[in-house]
Amino acid sequence: MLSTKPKAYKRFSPIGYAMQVDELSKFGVDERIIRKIKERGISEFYPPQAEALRSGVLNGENLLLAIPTASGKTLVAEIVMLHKLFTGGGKAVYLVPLKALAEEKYREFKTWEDLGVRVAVTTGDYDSSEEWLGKYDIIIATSEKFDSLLRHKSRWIRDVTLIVADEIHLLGSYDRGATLEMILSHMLGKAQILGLSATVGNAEELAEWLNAKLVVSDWRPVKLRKGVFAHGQLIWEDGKVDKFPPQWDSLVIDAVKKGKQALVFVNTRRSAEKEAGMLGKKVRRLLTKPEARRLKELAESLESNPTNDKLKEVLVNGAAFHHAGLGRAERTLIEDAFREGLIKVLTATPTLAMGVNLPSFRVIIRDTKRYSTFGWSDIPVLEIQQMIGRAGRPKYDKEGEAIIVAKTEKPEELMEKYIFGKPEKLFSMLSNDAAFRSQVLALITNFGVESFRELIGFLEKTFYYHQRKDLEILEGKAKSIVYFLLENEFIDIDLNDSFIALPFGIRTSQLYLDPLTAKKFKDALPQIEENPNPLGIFQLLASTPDMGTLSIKRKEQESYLDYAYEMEDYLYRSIPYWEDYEFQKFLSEVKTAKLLLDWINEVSEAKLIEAYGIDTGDLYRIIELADWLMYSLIELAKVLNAGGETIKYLRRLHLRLKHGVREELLELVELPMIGRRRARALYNAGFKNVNDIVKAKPSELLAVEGIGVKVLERIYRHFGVELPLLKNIKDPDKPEDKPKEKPKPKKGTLDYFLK
DNA sequence: ATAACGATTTCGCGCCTCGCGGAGC
DNA sequence: GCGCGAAATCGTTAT
Repeated sequence: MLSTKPKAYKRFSPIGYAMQVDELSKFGVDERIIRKIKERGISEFYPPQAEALRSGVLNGENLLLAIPTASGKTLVAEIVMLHKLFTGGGKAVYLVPLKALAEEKYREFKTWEDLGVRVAVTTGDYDSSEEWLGKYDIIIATSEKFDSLLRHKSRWIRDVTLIVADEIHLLGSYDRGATLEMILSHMLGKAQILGLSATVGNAEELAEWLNAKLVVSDWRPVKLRKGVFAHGQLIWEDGKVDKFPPQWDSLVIDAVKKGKQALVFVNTRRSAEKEAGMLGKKVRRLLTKPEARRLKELAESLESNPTNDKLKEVLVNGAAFHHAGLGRAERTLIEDAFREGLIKVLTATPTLAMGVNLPSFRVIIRDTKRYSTFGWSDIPVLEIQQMIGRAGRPKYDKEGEAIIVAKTEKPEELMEKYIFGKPEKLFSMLSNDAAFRSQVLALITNFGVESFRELIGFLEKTFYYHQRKDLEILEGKAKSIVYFLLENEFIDIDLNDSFIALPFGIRTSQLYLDPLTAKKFKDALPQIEENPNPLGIFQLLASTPDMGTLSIKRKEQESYLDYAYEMEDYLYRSIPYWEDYEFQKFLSEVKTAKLLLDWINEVSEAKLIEAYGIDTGDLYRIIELADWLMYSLIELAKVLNAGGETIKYLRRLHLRLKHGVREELLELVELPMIGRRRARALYNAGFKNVNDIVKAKPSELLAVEGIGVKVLERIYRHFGVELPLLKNIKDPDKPEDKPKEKPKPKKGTLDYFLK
């Protein structure tokens, strides 16, 4: 087969490797592409970029590019994609791990549309039929979305000639790595693969698996100084020492005094908020008048809710915090304001390091330990180095600084481990049973794998097998999962030992559900039919592995247990005993269920946040998840031949869950710009259905709380009527006034829920 | 002597995050 | 593994 051994360019000296953009023509790259790059003001490539472009990737060879963030991986990918499209046609797929990143890349790649290249983004947030995507040349997708598209056997998949896997090292992430690994296993040999990675311990091994050339470098466009701070001493990697006041916050003040910014990584949300408050107070007086004014404007533009109020308070001081409790709108607002230089200090949980590109002159790592499922552990070197990599803003700073704060740790050890140390090796996460289960199911139900032998044959293509080379373990694992699938009627087997995909299994896989979730749904279905009720259903949703669990506080336990007993008749399971290992989990499921129940009974956001001890972002996420699972439950119920009445009941409940309303508002809430709040206001003002609204005078509607001219305009447009200048309205009952398509608010914004 | 209240010490609790679906007359 | 708030203990003062 392919005999070319992958070659590693490990040590490379930048000197002599420079490459002019013009030289691309030597590789057959189209003039238009070259011109476009030069228009961006780029005339020469960075050394690692040159190295990558020379590696053979432009001739269609696979490449693994392991270089630091912001050293120009994206540009390489862009050139390779464009070149491929210009010479070979087909489609390029760009895989990202985060929705936010998908959007970021979309904005970047859109500039190529001048050359007639069509760019599309598809994530769970965007509706996107396969046909629609077929029209595009570059498709940006999250790994999960692409995996899902593969399972749906989208037509255009066979046109894909290039896969770019951004952040390919996430293949080693516990819960999501397997997805990426399987996508690559599917596409290996069918499309060219370009992997973009952070530096990892075993890049060679990964490249070997991908049959790819390997380019590794630690070259950066901005110089980077690394150091450790311990009690007033800032010890640089070269041994030099700077004196500071004893507290680490002096590093932040110092940066801001120099007219720069600081990014501080901490390990809890609470710390992020606390430190932002503390730092804000010290940084406030260094702001210029116009800055202070702009910040105030920004803060005022934020909607008021318990989480945002905390944010507003620090924002006016030129500080901010960034964590998953924030809504998405708030997060991007902060990111933009930091990029603009308006926010001087940003404190963040480690999420930020793997997310959008947000560089800062100085990066301070306050914590190197974190709480995870297995208790406390050191944050992996890989992750810390990603944080470190955020130091230095390419266009603004000559040099970036990354400083790890030592508290109880010995400074030398931190230095050794995180600054000079090698990042961890990547391990295949098909070893994670949950991931493996779902992938094996997909292979059988969606990818036409017909026998056990064939299954093993495919699995031999994975990184898992490449890495372990242990057929026995692989077969053992596969066997136990096949049994599970057989036992629960996801699949069947005929007399010749051929697999038969059953509808239940097929749908489960297409819905992208964990088979365990599907099993739970299936088992509970008879009880739902017998006694349909929101609480029971919500508890069921909350008990699935696909729904993250809400943490429960010690002090809350008793009251939720009482609640569970009170509601025992509504639940589809018995209440476990205190000694049961699942007791804790059960209570947190009850808590989640109760939250959802409150939500559909129109309890205000602020009250929910307060009562359940969560942030806005959490609320939003829980509801989104429940919404998705509810939909999946309905789909599976259909496959399992549930009664028509049950399906109808579930559908209404799904709508209520989606919008957070009681029954009576379901009609109103379908209108654009009308969410739970405005719908309630309208209803209480006597406008109880669409007809009432249509008949009402605009002035009457404007008198309702929360209904302004803009909203009204939008509603009238929905009916195909211009807002009459508060005079006469067209007869609304004419059917042609109703437009075909219902415009929806963009999912993923806060407005989606508050409308 | 002791209630009352403020200051200081001890105790135990809670801690990080991301993605997945998709219907029209 | 550690910060934080609550609870517990200690300390001071007023009556």
